[in-house]
Amino acid sequence: MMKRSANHPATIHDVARRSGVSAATVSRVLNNPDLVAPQTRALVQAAIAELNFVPRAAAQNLSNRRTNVIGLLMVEIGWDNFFPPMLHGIEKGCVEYGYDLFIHSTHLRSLVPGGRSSLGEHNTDGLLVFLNPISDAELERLDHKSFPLVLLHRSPPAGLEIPHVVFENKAGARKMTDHLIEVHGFQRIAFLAGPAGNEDAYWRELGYRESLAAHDIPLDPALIRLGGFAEEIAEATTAEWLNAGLDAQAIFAADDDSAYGAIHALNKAGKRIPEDMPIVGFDDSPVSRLLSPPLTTVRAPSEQAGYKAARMLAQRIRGGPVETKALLPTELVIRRSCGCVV
Amino acid sequence: MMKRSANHPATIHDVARRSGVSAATVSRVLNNPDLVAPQTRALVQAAIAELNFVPRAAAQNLSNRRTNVIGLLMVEIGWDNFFPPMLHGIEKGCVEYGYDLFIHSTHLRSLVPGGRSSLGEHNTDGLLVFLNPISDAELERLDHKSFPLVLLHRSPPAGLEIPHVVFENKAGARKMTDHLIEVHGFQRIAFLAGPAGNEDAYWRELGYRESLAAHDIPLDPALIRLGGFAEEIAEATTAEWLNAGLDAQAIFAADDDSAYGAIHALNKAGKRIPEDMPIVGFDDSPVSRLLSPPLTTVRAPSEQAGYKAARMLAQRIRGGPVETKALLPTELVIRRSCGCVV
DNA sequence: TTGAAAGCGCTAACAG
DNA sequence: CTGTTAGCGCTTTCAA
Repeated sequence: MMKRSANHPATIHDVARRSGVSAATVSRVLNNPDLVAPQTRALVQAAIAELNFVPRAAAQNLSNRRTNVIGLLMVEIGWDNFFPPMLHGIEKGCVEYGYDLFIHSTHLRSLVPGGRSSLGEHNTDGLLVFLNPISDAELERLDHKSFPLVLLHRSPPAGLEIPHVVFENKAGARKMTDHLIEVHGFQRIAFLAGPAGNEDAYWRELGYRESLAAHDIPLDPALIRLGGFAEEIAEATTAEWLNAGLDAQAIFAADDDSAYGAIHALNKAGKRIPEDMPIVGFDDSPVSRLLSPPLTTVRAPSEQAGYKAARMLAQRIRGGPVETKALLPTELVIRRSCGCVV
Repeated sequence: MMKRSANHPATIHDVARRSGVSAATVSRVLNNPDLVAPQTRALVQAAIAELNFVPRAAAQNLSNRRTNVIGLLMVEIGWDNFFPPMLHGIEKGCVEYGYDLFIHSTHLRSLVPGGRSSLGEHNTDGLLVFLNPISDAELERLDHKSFPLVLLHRSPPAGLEIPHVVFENKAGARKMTDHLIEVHGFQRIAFLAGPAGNEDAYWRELGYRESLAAHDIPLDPALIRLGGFAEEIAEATTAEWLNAGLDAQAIFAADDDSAYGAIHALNKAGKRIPEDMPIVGFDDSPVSRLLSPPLTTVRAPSEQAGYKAARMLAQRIRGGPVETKALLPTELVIRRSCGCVV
């Protein structure tokens, strides 16, 4: 009877036996080839190739006490258009630093009581936390053990100094509102707000409010309603608004996805953009330039955010110094949906 | 001197000591709680909670010889709009079967000589292969070891019987072309083809060709050019076409992303859609319905594809019987960009 | 119902 | 330059 069932993948010992050396030597040609005599090395490498040997990650992790994995914890992966660029950036950063990416979105799956998820200290070297899928308590617990963490699109709970990357949301929204007021002379600007509790949403609305205040335009609460960063929600809200006889000169959607929903509602109601109702968004999702008319919006560098977050995390894992906060600039992108002719 | 630096996460032995039992017993309350006396169990559970103990995945993997991880191997994560729905479906399937998702896209990172990637038998229980990021030889090697594999959007190399999920591409393209010919009476239909070597692209073009043939319309090679399933490529191609005086009554883009590129080129050239040039796509990406005019396209159930693939893989891993091929139906979605009034 | 002991596959001193 | 040895943290017989 053979020692191993034929189908079991080769181990380092199989390689060692095959090449007549010890397991330690095989390990060396894997991790420190120069410590091994060229001829031995060649022998071992041949055996590795013949046996199709790949070191079991679990065994290496166990021995090394690291996993070479970066975990991404995020809310449900939806159809949001800012998601692919962000993920692309994260992937890029991980690859650059030699980490694999472990993704876990919290939809459906129940977190364990402590608000803990399936990604954590037990299977990754560090976590990227997107928005707020885990509890502050869990964040705090991890941070206190100095487990490497980087937050995306949110700042840390009070008292913690977790590195994070966020957009210049307020400045972006302010610039956009200024544009609507100063260039187009609008006074009544409807605002499709993002979801409650979302930081991006909070700061964008603040930028809008500040601009109004700066121009001595009284805030009309009737002009602020929920867009929810979601097409469907924004579409429903806009339709209701229209039915109720919305009295506004323009709509500022807090993100492009909600702008799409509003556009759809406007189209259905037979309103032309921008003649009957100018509309602008925030994010500059890839498709926004394709709409007719192309959407005026604020560019938020999602890919860069992902990339930067991954880099920061990788550096933290390696013990290097890491900036504690990255504020990525936003930029006005004037196209035709606001009424500009470009 | 303490045995462990205070910061090291608790191990099963710490829990055992704390609750005055053996490690084996702790392991039992983790995996087979009923084998442990209720009181002991309670004791252990308390210790687990106090110590914030979570079993190290690597150690479990090593001991169990499985990882509870499903790997997704894909080409570069881009801005393609079909990607989020597909990933959403995959996530859903993984969650349902209790697997974590490991993602690896092959852009940038060099595969090792054998065409092997960082995801494989050594760190996952099975692989979802999207398109063709790894070599046929590697696919064959894995399949021969009966390592669980499921292919997405491609069929297996000749001779292998790897389960796969694909769209009814040919039928979809055929239906669309039929529509253009029969309902709109078009004879000269330009086709923006997908990338060479891509199976979706191949079958879609075949559907187009078959429809022409069925209607006795001679194929004009000048009417087929590369759209590459990519906005930029399609935009450039369409612009060139227009410059060269494209003589067509409509454009059929092999996917929605390339339709977007064509639309952009058309817009720039001052052509109205559909009056001056009707255009249709394939996929029904989420934004297609938002364009003005909304894009007529073929709906390909991307989320379902991802979900189904994940399920099939999970079932294969568990040793259950698995269908060898899932052919997902496609469906005509008539909107206004083809000239229909809906 | 519980504990002791061996083993999963790899790495890292320490000798030689 | 290479082999021996002792873990890494968990699971799983086998006995008691």
